[in-house]
Amino acid sequence: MFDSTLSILRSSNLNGSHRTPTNDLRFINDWDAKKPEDFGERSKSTTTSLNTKIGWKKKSLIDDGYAWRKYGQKVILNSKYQRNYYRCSYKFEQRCQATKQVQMIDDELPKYKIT
DNA sequence: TTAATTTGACCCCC
DNA sequence: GGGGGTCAAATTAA
Repeated sequence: MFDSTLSILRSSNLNGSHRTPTNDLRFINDWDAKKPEDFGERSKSTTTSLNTKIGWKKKSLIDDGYAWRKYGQKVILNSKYQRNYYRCSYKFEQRCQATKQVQMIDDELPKYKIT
């Protein structure tokens, strides 16, 4: 976490007051309780040994240096899971135009595609 | 009471 | 018309 903080600070210095994303994916934010259906789960059950073992209910994803705010969720054709849409929390304050898409593609691992 | 999330509506493009 | 991306009112969380 210390390294991660340094990494964020360094990237900020390179670019004035704007935060830039770090590609350091070693640190993971709070993977705390959140409704599993947010990620397109089919079954409502959260009591299966698989689900509790993995602990895959999550609110915030990988900390990439940005603060993301969810603004949409869609069912995607030919995909078991829904796609979640995020934009930068400071879209207006910091002119941050970035958006991000997160979609679970495998629940056994679990595995997500983040665009 | 403010900020974030949820979710149906809306828009654009093929 | 349907799929995917975004908006925004209602709802929920802090």
